[in-house]
Amino acid sequence: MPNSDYRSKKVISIGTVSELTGLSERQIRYYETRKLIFPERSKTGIRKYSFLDIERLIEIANHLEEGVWTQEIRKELKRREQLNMQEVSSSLL
Amino acid sequence: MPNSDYRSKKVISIGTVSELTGLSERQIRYYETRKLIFPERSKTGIRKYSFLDIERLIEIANHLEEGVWTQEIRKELKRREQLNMQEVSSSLL
DNA sequence: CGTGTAAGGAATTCTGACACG
DNA sequence: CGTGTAAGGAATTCTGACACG
Repeated sequence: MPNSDYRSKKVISIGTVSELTGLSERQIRYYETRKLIFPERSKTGIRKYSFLDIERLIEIANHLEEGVWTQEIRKELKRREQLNMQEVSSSLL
Repeated sequence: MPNSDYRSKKVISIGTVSELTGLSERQIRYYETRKLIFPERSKTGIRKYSFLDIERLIEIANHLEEGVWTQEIRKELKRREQLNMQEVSSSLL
């Protein structure tokens, strides 16, 4: 029953994401060009985000406030994902 | 930690709900006038739905296909909510 | 580098109504 | 009763660019 996929289902448009995160649409779009966030697109090109994306955006905003560059944030997020991959594969053993 | 509120957070607009449920926007709006579903509104009047609303819409659609009237569906949904209320209050004792 | 803004166009959503039945 | 549709307007989103620094 794929039911708790709600967290990662991309269904929220950018205006709502802006409200939920407190970030401007400009910022949210920019972080995409910096490869920090990966929304889906509707057939007509409208960006769709998940709750997970929103959590991630809030983290990104926190890092930026501390003066961390998007480039560094990207590296850290990548590192973290690799750790998650390891956990998953080891839990499968 | 209000984290699993994702299911009931109203953030999805009607076009996406239509895709996810297979219902037409016309149908979704109509069920609102029949008091079967209660979206929130953005300041500018745009309807916002939750994943829970989507689950509910699918149920409604199933009932309608079976020939049940919206009036009956409304009664049943109300009954069910009252049962839930009872569970909640008794679990608090 | 990260973000604001004005610009013009395309896609989305809204309401009230006519239609069928 | 439940749903489709055309109508006109309002709100949303998109991209590329200029600006500051």
